[in-house]
Amino acid sequence: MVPAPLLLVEDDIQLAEMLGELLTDAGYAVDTARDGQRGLHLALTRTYTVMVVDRGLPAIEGADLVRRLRDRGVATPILLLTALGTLADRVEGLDAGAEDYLVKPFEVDELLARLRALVRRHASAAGTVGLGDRVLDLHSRRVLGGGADPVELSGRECELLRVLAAQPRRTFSRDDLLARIFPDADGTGVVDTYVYYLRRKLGTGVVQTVHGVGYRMGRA
Amino acid sequence: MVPAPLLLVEDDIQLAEMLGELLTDAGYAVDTARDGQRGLHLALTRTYTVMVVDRGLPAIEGADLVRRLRDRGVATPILLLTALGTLADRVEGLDAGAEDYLVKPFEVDELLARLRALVRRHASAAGTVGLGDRVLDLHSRRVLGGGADPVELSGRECELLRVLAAQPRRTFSRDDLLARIFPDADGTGVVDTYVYYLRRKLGTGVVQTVHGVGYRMGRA
DNA sequence: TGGTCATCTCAGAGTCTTCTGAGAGCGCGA
DNA sequence: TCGCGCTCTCAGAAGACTCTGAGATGACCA
Repeated sequence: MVPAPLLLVEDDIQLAEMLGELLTDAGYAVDTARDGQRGLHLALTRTYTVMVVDRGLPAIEGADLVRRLRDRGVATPILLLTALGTLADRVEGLDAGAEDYLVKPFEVDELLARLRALVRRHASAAGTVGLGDRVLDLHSRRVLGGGADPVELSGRECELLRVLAAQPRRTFSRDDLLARIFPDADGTGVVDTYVYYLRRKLGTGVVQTVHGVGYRMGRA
Repeated sequence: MVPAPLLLVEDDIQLAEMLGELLTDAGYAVDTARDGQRGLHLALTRTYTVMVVDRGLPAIEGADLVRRLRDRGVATPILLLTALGTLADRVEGLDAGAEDYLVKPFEVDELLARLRALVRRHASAAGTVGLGDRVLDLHSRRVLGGGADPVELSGRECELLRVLAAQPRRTFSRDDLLARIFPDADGTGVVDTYVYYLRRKLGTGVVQTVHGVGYRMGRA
């Protein structure tokens, strides 16, 4: 698993260091910005999986930073941190475009759980499906990552891979896959053919045969 | 604005009625299920924009309901309600696949703000683009809504519509569209042809000609 | 009004995608 | 080990998609 790039915007040096270390330990590749201006610049010039932003920032206030990013089309999920716990404050943060909100002081485990939820949700909603070390992008119908060139898939190939990857431990019968993906086909032969196409493009390991039963995702 | 369909899964009749009314007033089209089993069934057979699920449910526990839905590929954002406020409880709910989490008793305004955040975030990330009264779904390459049958688009048609719809007030020159969408084409004639295809499928109004300049989205 | 240029419409060639069917290869039980 | 059925591989037909090019139609200006 490649570490997810995370941007931390926090002006309190002590807190920033503590959080940075903690998040690095949790497997994120952390960039830290000490004020909103730098945070804005980093967020606009690099790509992050998720951002953690303190509300009480010098130069640009946290919720304002979120708004500016959203205005410029940055869709990266953002978790706001705040010392204030009032209702109006929470509502404002969320309406500015933040995905989530955590009131200080907070438990480390909760921060990590919320970040996990944010990342997972964003990936699934953004139209990508995890594939071990690679990723299936449903929009562009391509498989990315794994240190290789992107692989283009046709509509049916993409659909088959999506169904298998959505429940990676489940074995699907040919009839099941046929009903889901090839509604107009005549026999189950199409399924075999498309498994063959996927293996030809992505390597033999992507799809596993369960003899006499059907297919499932390969162990990547 | 069409009301967003919302599924409320809540066993406490009094709370269910109160929330149902409140959410209806807030502009949602609310379906209510009184236990997890019915919630599961409704969530699997209908399409909701967002779901509100109580954790303390008879038959199927709330977090378990979320897990089952996620296993079956339902990506609808879910907000969990709970009486428990413990850390482990919150972490479990989020890791089950819920998008958000609210501890009872909660403020109505906060619930509504969190729902707004959930819906907004999901729509923008889910790969759909607004088209006036219709919606372009980038993943299935279809145009939905407008009281008509879904219209299937080819890859290029979808791409052209996406580019135009992303900046609906801007007029794009043929050269610009050519460079963005038809990188291998020879002359700008392809652009005209695809505008023609879109109009044939979606009606003359979808794309507007700006004589001597190019094309832009039609006023829907 | 007439000329000119832009735009629309559409047929057809080339390519990609989808599905069928058939032979080769393999796994598993007798 | 043998035989049977399951699986893999792949060629090719049918159809969808993409792009070209050309004639018909329409917009704009003198």
